[in-house]
Amino acid sequence: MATVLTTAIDVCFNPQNSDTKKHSLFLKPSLLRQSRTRKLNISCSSLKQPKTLEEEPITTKTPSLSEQLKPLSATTLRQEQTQILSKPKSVWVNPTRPKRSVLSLQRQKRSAYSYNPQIKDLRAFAQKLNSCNFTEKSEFLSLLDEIPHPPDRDNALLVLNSLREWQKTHTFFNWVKSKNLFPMETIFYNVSMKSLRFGRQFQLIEEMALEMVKDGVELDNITYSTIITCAKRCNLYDKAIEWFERMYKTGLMPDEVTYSAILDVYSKLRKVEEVLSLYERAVATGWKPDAIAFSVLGKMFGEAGDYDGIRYVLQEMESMDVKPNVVVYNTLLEAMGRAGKPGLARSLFNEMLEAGLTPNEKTLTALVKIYGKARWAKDALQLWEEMKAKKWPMDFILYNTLLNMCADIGLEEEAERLFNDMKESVQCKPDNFSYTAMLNIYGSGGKAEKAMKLFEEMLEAGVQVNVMGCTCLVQCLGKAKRIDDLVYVFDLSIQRGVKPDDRLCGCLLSVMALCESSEDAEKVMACLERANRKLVTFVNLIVDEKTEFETVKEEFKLVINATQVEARRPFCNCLIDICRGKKRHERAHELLYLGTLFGLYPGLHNKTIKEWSLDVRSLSVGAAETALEEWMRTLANIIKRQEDLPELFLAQTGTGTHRFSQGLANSFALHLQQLSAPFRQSDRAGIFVATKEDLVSWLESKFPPLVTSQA
DNA sequence: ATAGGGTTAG
Repeated sequence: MATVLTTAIDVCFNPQNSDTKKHSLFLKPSLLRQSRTRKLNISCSSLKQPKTLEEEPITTKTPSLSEQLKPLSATTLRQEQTQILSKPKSVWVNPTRPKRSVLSLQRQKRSAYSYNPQIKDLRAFAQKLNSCNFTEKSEFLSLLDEIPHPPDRDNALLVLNSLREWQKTHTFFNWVKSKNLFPMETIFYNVSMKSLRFGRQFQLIEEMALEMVKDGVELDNITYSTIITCAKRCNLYDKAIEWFERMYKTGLMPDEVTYSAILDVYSKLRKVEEVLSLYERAVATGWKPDAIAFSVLGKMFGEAGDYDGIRYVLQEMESMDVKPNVVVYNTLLEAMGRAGKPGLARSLFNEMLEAGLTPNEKTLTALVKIYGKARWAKDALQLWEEMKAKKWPMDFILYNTLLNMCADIGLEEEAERLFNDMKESVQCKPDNFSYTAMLNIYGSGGKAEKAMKLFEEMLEAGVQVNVMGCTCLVQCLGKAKRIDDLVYVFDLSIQRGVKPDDRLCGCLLSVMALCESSEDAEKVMACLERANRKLVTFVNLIVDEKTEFETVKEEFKLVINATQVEARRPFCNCLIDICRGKKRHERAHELLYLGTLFGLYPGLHNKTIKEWSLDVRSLSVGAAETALEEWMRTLANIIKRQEDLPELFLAQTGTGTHRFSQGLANSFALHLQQLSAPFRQSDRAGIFVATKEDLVSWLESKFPPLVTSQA
């Protein structure tokens, strides 16, 4: 039975079984300069599955590079932009007319802070304002009149700087301004805007900026960078760019702080080309970027999963002799993880240690996550030992990341130790995600008893159950055939506010496929009915022999279309398993056909001149068997039509790198044996091979050619 | 959080 236990849930919800190869979405930076003259499309949308089902695959159109560059080239950087787009760097430039600079190499100077003899009184006053409740503005205003010293320039500035909530800062600013004791200088606006930024009050910030323009108060680099970063934090990227361009128009040159803020804006917009163009322009006019600018670039390439870009950042830093700090290392480590380079992340981490830097919580979180996802148990454990030995800083997020890593790798005892550490700590008490990680570990390890105990503990502690925890438990209890417990957990979770999602439904569906008694199946069905009534209706429809194919096709389309993209294939896998369990083999074939038709199984068949292969790594046991049968039928027809076949045939089940998700290879092997198919285990695990000769003779015995067709 | 830019989970 153990082999059957690997259901669609294991197969499809564990990413290592699907093709997760990431493609570099970006050209090597060395190629960038040449390629800019061409129209480039650097969007990753073509790698995503379409959200809506159509029989024809959809290719999403994205704006071409020239279109993407238009807003910038048409406005701020008009003259310069066209030049950099068309001319390589080596072209001789007239030295009497050097390129116009895009940023000021001098940072904005700050006014010196002068000592205020009233500091004690004023601080105490500010504290009082901070602790008062700002529900009634009039109450706050009456408190302001109790200011111990007259609100002249220096006193007002000190109080303004000490206020926390943006409402209070804003009110205080207006109060001071209305007194007309002195003209409001730029610094008053800047301090207030910073506070408003904490409250993400972009609209108010913009109002203040326009007020400055109206009153003739100078906007400096600090003002602009505050406006830009506030817009950025409020996801108002258009506004950020608008104010950046406005700055140029008023004749003010950004310094490196404002400049790297705007680089980050373009980076968040995923406008990689613009970022690099701005970066190179600035460097060409003498800017030596600092660590923060490189961190922005590194993050951008990390988000694109672009390894070449990350390497480019490292090279640039080296050639400009800028030493990465901890934040830059953190960003680049994370980026390496996203680019799927755990080994390079490890080297980078070692380099960081050799440079004498001490990793912080974020460094370790990034690395633990990378090792966990890569299932590098040895490195993960070694890092953990090192963390403890060197007493590197730990925080709540790191604890939970370590727990998730244990779940990824299957380290039950270590997770239990960590979990107990958390319980005993003061700062890092387990939250619902810590519990969920533990449920995941017990669930995937088949420890139904421990999982149930933890669930009870969770309920007693009043920890919120989430949908993932519920899903882990349902899966575990389903495998253990503890259907009554499953129903209990499901009921309680719903009562506690869990909203079932498609993964949970897929999990219930896979348990249904496993149920041996119809009594159990009905219990699970009743749960599923509460989560997704239409799915249950569809199950009843497909197991009914009388249902016509066209009806199945229409309903399939509706059901799958209403399902989240990542749960579509698991649904289809489970539906096929259910049909096979009820001996509706033809229906299973129809479902596999429909799944293929709607793009749920890309890359199932692969052909080269030498070999044809069937890749069932992302299929459930039943779906894999159905796919094999379908393949054999197709090959038999090809033989009948006497068409060419390659020398070698290959079926790939994969082995599942997760120690909990094996079993497809075993059950597939068993199925081959039952069919007495001539596929043999190859030297490479999870691959079955047959020669043309063996396969043809076997197929001819299975599907003998019709006598009449020979006549 | 004491006038401006960059890094952490599910």
